[in-house]
Amino acid sequence: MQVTELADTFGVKKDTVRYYTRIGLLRPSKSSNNGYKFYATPEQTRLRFILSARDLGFSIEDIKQIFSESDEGKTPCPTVRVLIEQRLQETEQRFIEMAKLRDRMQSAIKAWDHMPDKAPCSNVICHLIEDFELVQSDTKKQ
Amino acid sequence: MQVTELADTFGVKKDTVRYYTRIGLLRPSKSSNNGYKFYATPEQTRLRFILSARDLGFSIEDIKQIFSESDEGKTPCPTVRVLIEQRLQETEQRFIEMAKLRDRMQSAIKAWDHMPDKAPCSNVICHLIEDFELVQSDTKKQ
DNA sequence: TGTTGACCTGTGAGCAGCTCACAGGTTTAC
DNA sequence: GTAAACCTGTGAGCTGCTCACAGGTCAACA
Repeated sequence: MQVTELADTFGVKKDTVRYYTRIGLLRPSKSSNNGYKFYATPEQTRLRFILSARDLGFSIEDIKQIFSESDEGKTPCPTVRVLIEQRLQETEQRFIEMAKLRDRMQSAIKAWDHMPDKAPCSNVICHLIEDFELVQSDTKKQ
Repeated sequence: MQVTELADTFGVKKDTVRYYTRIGLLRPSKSSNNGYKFYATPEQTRLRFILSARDLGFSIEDIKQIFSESDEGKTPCPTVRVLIEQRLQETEQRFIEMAKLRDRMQSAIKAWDHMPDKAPCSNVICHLIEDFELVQSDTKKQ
């Protein structure tokens, strides 16, 4: 199997497979006649694993670490358990931040509904944005 | 004001100010004696604006567009209203994705609680991850 | 046998939004 | 005069791809 077939099999882009190869997550052999990269069964297993791990929020670096342990024959499970806890915390943090951002955006849109457009002046660029920020910080103070 | 003072005033890193300068969002004059960049009042207004807009989810490119309109004396408000709707949609999309990811991670952790560690073998790298993926896709089928 | 054209390859560079590293200039204290 | 502290701008790096592109390969057809 070369890159295109592998990519199609797993529903990813060729460039993604090439990227994983470039950074060493996949290690295809080289076809002897044309030098093209050849992905045999173990590499297909690895790619499937990469995609599963990615879906669970593991980073590329995490996956590298998992591979390096399993390549040595060690069980990567304890590492996996630790890593996912970390990634979950980060995800929850970002989730909360994103919820806050969404709320800010929504209340800005609502507030702007009753506000006119204004031309910029020397110390105001867009009063919508600048006034909203004031309202926000006032709200926080209370 | 030079970069350090400006950064401290607004509670951002020097490198962030430098970055905004580098990409043309800030346009300090050059001090004549030592060539250091000098940020006068208008640049302070701009930085404050950048930070407010950033807090509302506008991208750097959005802010550039807003500046280019206000620099021409036009009101950027209509653009701002359009842009924030787009950014809100994107944010909601990412918010939903992140919620799904969080749920997947949480249910993986829960499922793994009752599963042992296993050594890797030729076609299994980490059974926790690979088995969980199977469970997931089974669930979807139903 | 030659040639056209489709397809395939690897690699360099680019994306957002910073952040870091670093060589070298400036300033202050002694 | 000089040493140390601090400041500067700029190049490069980060994540996880994605795109662009020059050039190699191969099947089909004349």
